[in-house]
Amino acid sequence: MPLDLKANEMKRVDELIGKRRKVVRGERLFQSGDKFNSLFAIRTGFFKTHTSTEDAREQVTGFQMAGEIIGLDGIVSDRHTCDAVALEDAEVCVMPFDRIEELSREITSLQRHIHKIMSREIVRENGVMLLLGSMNTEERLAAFLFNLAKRLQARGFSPSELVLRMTREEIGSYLGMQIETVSRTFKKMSVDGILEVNGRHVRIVNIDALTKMMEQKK
Amino acid sequence: MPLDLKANEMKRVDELIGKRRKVVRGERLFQSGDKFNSLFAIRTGFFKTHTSTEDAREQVTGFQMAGEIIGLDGIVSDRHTCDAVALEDAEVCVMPFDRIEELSREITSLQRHIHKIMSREIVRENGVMLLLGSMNTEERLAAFLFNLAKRLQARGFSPSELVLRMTREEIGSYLGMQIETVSRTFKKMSVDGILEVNGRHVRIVNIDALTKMMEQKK
DNA sequence: CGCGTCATTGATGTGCATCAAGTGGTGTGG
DNA sequence: CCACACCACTTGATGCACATCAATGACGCG
Repeated sequence: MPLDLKANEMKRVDELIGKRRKVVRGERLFQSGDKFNSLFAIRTGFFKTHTSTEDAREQVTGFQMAGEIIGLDGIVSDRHTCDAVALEDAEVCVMPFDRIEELSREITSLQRHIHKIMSREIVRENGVMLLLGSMNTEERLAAFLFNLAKRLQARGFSPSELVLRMTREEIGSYLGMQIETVSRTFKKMSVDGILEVNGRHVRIVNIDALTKMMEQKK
Repeated sequence: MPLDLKANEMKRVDELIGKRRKVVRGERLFQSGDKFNSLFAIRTGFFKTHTSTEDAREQVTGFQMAGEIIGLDGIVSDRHTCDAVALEDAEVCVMPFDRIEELSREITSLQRHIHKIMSREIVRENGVMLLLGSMNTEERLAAFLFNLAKRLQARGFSPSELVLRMTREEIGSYLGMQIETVSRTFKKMSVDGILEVNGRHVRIVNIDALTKMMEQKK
C-alpha cells in the first residue's frame, strides 16, 4: 500500500526499518508463545503462518510474500499465537513495535497506514472464512490460485505462471482439504483445460474459467 | 479489555464515545459498500456480521455482544466490506474514526488499546479458520458454545445457561454446516448428556465433556 | 545416483449435505 | 378468541463429495 511521506519523515521511517534478519528455508521467524516485540516486513522470500492446537492439529492461516507484514497476531497478548515459517530463504525487516507506535503518533500517514494494514488482514481473513465455510474444493482451489496470481501480478510477475512455494499438504491445510483432494482437483482443472500443472509449476491457461469457477452455485 | 486513563484523558475519551445510536432487531448497523466513518462499540444488544458474494452466498463472520467493537473491516478501503445486523434491539456508541486516531496520537494507552482490539480480531479469526478448516461438526459446535459461554461469563452471566440470539441457520453459516446438521448435533450432544437443549435455550450440563469434545482426534 | 520427501492415482468408506415431511410456536386478521 | 399462515426447528431417508487407505511414481538435493 502507498505511504507518502515528507523527506524528513521518510528518514525516520527508514531507520525504523533499518534492522534486517535472514531466515533460511524451513526456519521459523517466530513461533507461538514467543514474546512479541516487532512486526516483520518481508523483503524477499516466502512465508507461511500456521496455528496449532495442543492435540497437534495444524491450520495454515496464510501465505505471505515480499512486501507483506507478519506478526500482527502478537500485539494483543504480547505473545505470538502462531508460527511463521520461511518456505524459501528470506530476508525481513525487523520493526520494533514500540518504535512503530512512537512514530505513528507523530506521522499521521504512518498511523493510518498501520491501521489499514491491520484492517486489511481482518478483511483477508473474512475472505478465508467465506472460502472455508461455504465453498466446495474446486472453488477453494480456484480462489486460492486466483489470489496468488493477483498478488504476483501486483509485484510485476506474470499472473499466469505460478511457481508454488508450498507443498500440497500446506495448500490442503490452508484450504481445509486433504492432500489427495488437492492433487485430484489440480488434475481435474488441468483436464478441463483451465490449468497446466507440473508439480509446483502451474500455468493458468483460462483465467475466465478460473474466475467463474470461484462463483459457481453450490 | 482494560484501559486506564488519567481523569482529563478520561473526559476526552468520553466525549469521543458520546454519540449513541439505536438499532432495532433485524436492522442493519451498516452494510457492505457503505462509507466507513466510525467504529461502533456495542452498549447493549447482540449483532452478527456477515459477508456476501455476488452469487448471494453468505457467510456469518462473527457474533458480537456488549462491550465488543465492530466496523474494523471498513478501515482499509474506507468502505465497509461486510454487513452488521442486530439480532436483538441494540444500542451502540458511534466513534468517529478520525477522532479515534487524533486522540490516540495523544493518549498512548488509547493507541495501544486500539491496536490490541484489532490484533485480537485477527487472532479470533485465526481461531475460526482453525475451526472451519480442521474440525468436524461436533467439535465446531462445541467450540462455538464454549466460546459463547466464556464471553457471557466475562460479562457476569451464567456460563452454563445460554439463550441463543441467532437462528440455527446463522449458527450453521458461521460454522460452515447445514441447518439440519446443526440441529442433529445439538440433539446428539443432548442425548450424550452434555447439553439440555430447548430451542434457543441451551444449558451446558457437562462442561468437561464439552471441552474434551473440542479436541477429540480426527 | 540413491534415498527420502512429495505427489499422483485408484479403491473404498463415511460424514455430512440434500431432499422431504412434519411439528410447534407465534403473530395476525377475521 | 380462534383459525390460519408463517417461520424456525426437528427428524428421517437417501446420496454424494470428499476423506481415508493403499500403492506407486517422480522429483530434488545431499
